[in-house]
Amino acid sequence: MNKTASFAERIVKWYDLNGRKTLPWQQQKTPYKVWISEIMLQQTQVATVIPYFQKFIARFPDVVSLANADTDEVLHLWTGLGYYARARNLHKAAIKVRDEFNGEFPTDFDSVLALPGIGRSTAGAVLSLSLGQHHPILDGNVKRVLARHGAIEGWPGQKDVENQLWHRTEALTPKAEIQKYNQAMMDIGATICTRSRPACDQCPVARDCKAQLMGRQGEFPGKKPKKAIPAKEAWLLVLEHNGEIMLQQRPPAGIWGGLWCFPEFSNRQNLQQAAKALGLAEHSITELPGFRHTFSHFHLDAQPMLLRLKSKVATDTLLDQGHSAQSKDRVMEPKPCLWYNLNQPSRVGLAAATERVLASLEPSLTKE
DNA sequence: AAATCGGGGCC
DNA sequence: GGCCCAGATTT
Repeated sequence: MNKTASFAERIVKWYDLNGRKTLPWQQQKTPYKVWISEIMLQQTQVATVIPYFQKFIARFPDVVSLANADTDEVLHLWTGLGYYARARNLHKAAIKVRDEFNGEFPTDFDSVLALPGIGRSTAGAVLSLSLGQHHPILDGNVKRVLARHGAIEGWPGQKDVENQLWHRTEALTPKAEIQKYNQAMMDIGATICTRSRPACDQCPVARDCKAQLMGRQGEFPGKKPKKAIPAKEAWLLVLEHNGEIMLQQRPPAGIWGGLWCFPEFSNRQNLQQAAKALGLAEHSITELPGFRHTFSHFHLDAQPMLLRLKSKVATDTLLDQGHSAQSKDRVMEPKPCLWYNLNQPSRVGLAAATERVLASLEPSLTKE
């Protein structure tokens, strides 16, 4: 009598026939390259990541070159990817590897787990995919496959639901062929067991998938409880002189941490006061097109205001009066500024919204 | 317009 | 240990 193929056997067989094997980070695999790709893939799909990955590896071919770089340049190569804290953690982790592990990416689980930006799933992915170590993984793709296959109710953000999913991935992950198995689980989640309209007819484990058998694929994994999010205004001062734009570096924590951005004010009055304080009261300010940028927990309604200068001014003390009032006792340190040349862009990190305003500026500045 | 994604950090 | 935070893309 034919023994039925196990879950893992069907997954691995699927990998041999259909899995991805030619992605850039799958060539001459090293923990370093797999680590970079896993961090990028946490927030972005494969097709988008590929060019970012190639530029990143070309500039930082190994962990020591990354450690020795300026954070600004790391963020520059991250511009547009989002979640900039991850780029800063990547840089911190590289410095730790350089200083504490002699520049060799660690190969034991606890050391990898202790690096900033790496949790249990990413540590397991890096060591299993690059070195074949036996660790289960549980990224968003695997969560979806397992939640459907086991009809695990509830939102994975809840601790007990996440614990159930970890127990499932531990139980199903095979001793043999760990690289193929883990890669296949991520591939199946990304290409077959998709969030909407899963291709169950192509799935190697559809025949014992509880959600599929019930016709309830759309109900797993459970949805995050949603709540209304507030809107916040940001008035952006776009100071221009001779084709250069003044940018300030944002504080390391919070939104767009460490990125370079226009001075931001909470309302029109504060922006105008700041312009006045610089002795620019007589200059005319023009409204650029406003736009809404949505984050996970609030909307940002941004209104850029263009002020074209005849000569540069000292901008170190340019602050939002509303903000400086909050930190009344502290002496505000001057914020680092740079004049960003639209024709020869500095190699610094910019948020997508900043890039968008800068890009919209090009034509309007060329015509006097 | 809504959903998403893994880990850090704060209480 | 629970809750909040971060950003751009896809559907």
